[in-house]
Order: sequence, then structure tokens, then C-alpha cells
Amino acid sequence: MTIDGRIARGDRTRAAVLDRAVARATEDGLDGLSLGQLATDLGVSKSGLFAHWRSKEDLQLATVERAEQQFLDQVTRPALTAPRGVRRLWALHDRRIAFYESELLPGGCFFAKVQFEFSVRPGVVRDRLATTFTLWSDFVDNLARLAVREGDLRADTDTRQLAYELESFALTAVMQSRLLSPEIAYRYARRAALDRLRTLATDPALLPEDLA
Amino acid sequence: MTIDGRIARGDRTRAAVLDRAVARATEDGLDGLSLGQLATDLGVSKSGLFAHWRSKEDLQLATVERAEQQFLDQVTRPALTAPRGVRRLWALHDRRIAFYESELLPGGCFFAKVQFEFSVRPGVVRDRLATTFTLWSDFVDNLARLAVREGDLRADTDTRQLAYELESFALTAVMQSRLLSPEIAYRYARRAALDRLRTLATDPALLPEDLA
DNA sequence: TAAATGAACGACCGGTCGGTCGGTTACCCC
DNA sequence: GGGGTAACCGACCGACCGGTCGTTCATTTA
Repeated sequence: MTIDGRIARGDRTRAAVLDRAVARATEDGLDGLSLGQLATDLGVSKSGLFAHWRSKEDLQLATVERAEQQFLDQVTRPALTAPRGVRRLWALHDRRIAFYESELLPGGCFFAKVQFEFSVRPGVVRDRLATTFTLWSDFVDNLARLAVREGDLRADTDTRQLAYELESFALTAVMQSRLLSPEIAYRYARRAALDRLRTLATDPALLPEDLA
Repeated sequence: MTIDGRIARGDRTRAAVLDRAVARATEDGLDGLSLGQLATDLGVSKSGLFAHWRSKEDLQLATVERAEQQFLDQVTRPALTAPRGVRRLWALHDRRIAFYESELLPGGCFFAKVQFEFSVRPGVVRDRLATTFTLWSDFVDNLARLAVREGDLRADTDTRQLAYELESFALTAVMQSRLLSPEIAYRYARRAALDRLRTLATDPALLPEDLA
């Protein structure tokens, strides 16, 4: 099983384009993405892009997929190393905010930006984003339900409601961080989640005492 | 003091254009707004728009101003009829969600959409939005401080933090309402705020018992 | 009634957009 | 070493973009 150098080259190009596309989309949106600019930025030709994706919409879908992978690698998977229960919920939120803080993406969060862009624009991109968000929401809900089963959270916890609130705090952080002061926004987002989890936790000592 | 019919006509046109611009911007964003489409929609010529605004950026600024006015009329001012304190805070949040529910704007919320669009795009529009948001944030904070002074909220309430959380719940509602189910999103947004206010209120009876 | 004014129009500009097409280059396999 | 194939390129297209210009028309003013 030898490696085809041509295909490897194509894979490298695809990866580079998608990384760039994810980053740029956090600034100008998925639709604001111009294929010509994207190509120029990467030192390739515009027509070269069409060799990999048949249309702009194709590229947009691939970009969403890449962003999902990135989020999984940078946020979700690391958070799963935390112990089951309320600590894992907190780890997920904390990691997420840390990811925004890292400035790895200039606009902060790909999904926040793109969901607002496409939430009222019917099409396959919107549908894909809706599916992704539903899966994410279910995932957080499952973590919360697990925390209830583990006895970390009060038995009468509304896990869906909790997932909504955690989502709110993170989403707002990424918006306010770019419009006002980042440090303040992230502190609010962490504090809000910590307070909320503490009121629901059976043993608040599982959560960090206060924020640095 | 007679009325100049020509100027009155211009005023009518300007108002119609801006109303339409606010509505469309909630769908396609302020930059996604095309002057040609906007003109066609309203049955006027594109060049006619330039008689009222010198550039697209000028029109964008005027559109922001119009949206502020609309929000003031539909949300802020009505909420001020509620009694000072925690009831007024709740009224503001409830009215805001109701405004989103009304579908008066197809995209739900002008500012949510546009803030995400311009938060990482330097320029006069972004600056204007940042100023508007700061004023709004201060306004909510002042309502909360007033509620503390009135004895409605616990004396150790972090009013800025509260303002952040209320903002979060509303912002997320408008996003999720268009991506998933509106009813569910709005219920989460109201429930979250109500729960939060109740934990801080000295007399929870001032708040509605539960949601319809 | 004639001059002045403000709103609105159609034609048009340079530029950019997404997308197409006919190559050229470089690598793989027989 | 020759044929096939995948990556990539430059030239080009029609559509649309924001914006300008000269003009028309209704109304106000002198």
C-alpha cells in the first residue's frame, strides 16, 4: 500500500483551504467568504478550488464539517477526560470559553457566527447547522443527565433547561468579547455557569471555589 | 408654518426604506443588504436611494438608528410602565421575548444579527453598535441597581453579572428560535430569567408564579 | 409666471462575484 | 517509457454589486 503523492497533495491543499475557510468565516461569515480572496490568500488559483468542491455551497458544507472536527478536538474530547458528572459539565464549559480565549479563530466561534448568519436562510447549510446544533444540544443534555444519575446534580434538575443556559452564557461571551472587553465577557460567562451549576449541585465542593 | 409637500414625501420614503431595511437586515444582515434589491422591493429606483443617503454605510447607520427607535418603542418604553424593581426587570425581559415572538422582524432581532455580523469588522457601524450596546447594558444594570435599592433584590446582587445573564437568555432565544422550535426557545429564555430573578429576589411573590 | 428646489429616475461605470473550460504539470501504473 | 489520472492553472463569462451622472417632474417661492 503505497501513498499516491498526487492524492496526498490534494489532501494537504484541501486541509489548508478548509482551515483558512473556517478562520475567515468567523470574521466575514460563510457567505461573506469570497472564493477569489480565499484562493489569493492561500496562493492558489480560484479555479483550483473548484477542482475540490463543485460549488461554493459544497465548500461551505465542507467548512462546517471541518469546524465541527476542530471543536471536537479542541473542546469536546479534552473535556471528556474530566470525571463524570458535574465536573465534566464544568470542564466542557470552561474548555469552550478557553477555546474562544485562545484566539485560534479570529472571530471567536465559528458556530455562533454561522448560526446567526444562516438561521433564517433556508438551504442545506442551514439544515446541516441545525442538525449539528441538535446533536450538540443532546450531547450536553446527556452529560447533564449523567450528572443527575451520578448524584452530582439534584434529581429534579431540568437538564434541557440547564443545557440552554450554559449555551446562552457561552454564546453571549463570544459576542461580547468582540464588541466590548474580552476579559470581562469571559469572566461573566464562567461565573454565570459556575453559579448555576453550584445551585444545582449536591456537593458544590466538586466545583472550583472561585475564579482566578 | 406650512408643510412642504416635497419634503413630506421624502420623509415618507425615508421611513419606508428604513423600515424595510431593518426587516431585511434581520434576514441577510446589514452588509448582505443589497441596495438594488431593497429599491426593487420598495418599487423605487436604486439611484433614488442615493438621494437620501450618500453611501451604503450611511444607510446602514440610519438603519441602526431606526432599529434602536423601534426597540425603544416596542420594548423599553412599555416595560417602564411596570413598577420599579424586580417587576420592571422581568417586564423588560418578557417584553423583549414577546417582541421576538411577534415576528414583526422576520429574523427575530436586529441587534443580535447585526452585532454578530459587525463585531469583528472595524468601522463606524461597529463603533455605533458597540456604543448602543454599552448604553443598553448600562440601562439594564441601572434597572437592577434600582431594584437593589428598592429592596427587591438581595443587597449583594452583582447587577452587571445579572445584566449579562439576562442578555444571554434573550440573545440565545432569538438564535435558537430560528434554528429549532420557537416555542421551546422562548420558554427556556423566560424560565431561565424567571428562575434567576427568583433566586435573587427578596420577595419571589413579586414575580409570576409560573409560565403559561 | 418664472426661477428655484427636492425627489426620483434610467443609463451607465468599474469592479467583483460564482462558475466554466481548455489546457499543463507531475506523479502512478503497466 | 507511454498512457492514464489527479491537481492545478489562466482566461474568460454573465450577473450583480455600490456608486455616478444628467435629467425629469412636481411643488414651493419670488
